[in-house]
Amino acid sequence: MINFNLILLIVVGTDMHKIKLDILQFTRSVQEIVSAVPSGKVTTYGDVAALAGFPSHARLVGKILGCIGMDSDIPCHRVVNAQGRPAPHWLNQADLLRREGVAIGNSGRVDMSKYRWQPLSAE
DNA sequence: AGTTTGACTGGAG
DNA sequence: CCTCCAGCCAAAC
Repeated sequence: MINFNLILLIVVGTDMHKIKLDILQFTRSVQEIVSAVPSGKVTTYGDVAALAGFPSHARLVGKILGCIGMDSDIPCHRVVNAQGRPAPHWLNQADLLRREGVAIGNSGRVDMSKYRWQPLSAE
């Protein structure tokens, strides 16, 4: 993931640390939320942002997930865009999802009405 | 300090 | 189906 901890260390003691702290917290929320998405379901950048308390920060979620990388414990591949499309430049994502039982037709889109994770009804 | 850049979104052609 | 666009907002130039 982004080394926000390092940034925090560098920035501690300055007037910047408040802002960086918020982003650190947002990052933690994102990790927590994405980790909660069960296998066989997907969520969207916008949903994650909203659950983290910042509905207008979908793009920031994308950036954070990209920095986390697919080699982490966090199942970033279960996050697709609101149209059900996997990330364009991440070829393995569709296969990872299919492996979990998420169907992706020749349209290249996930059927969101079927596979979208509903945290409220699920837990 | 101003501009560009996205793993975004929803709507309009 | 596609592309384009405005709105979005932190980060990176």
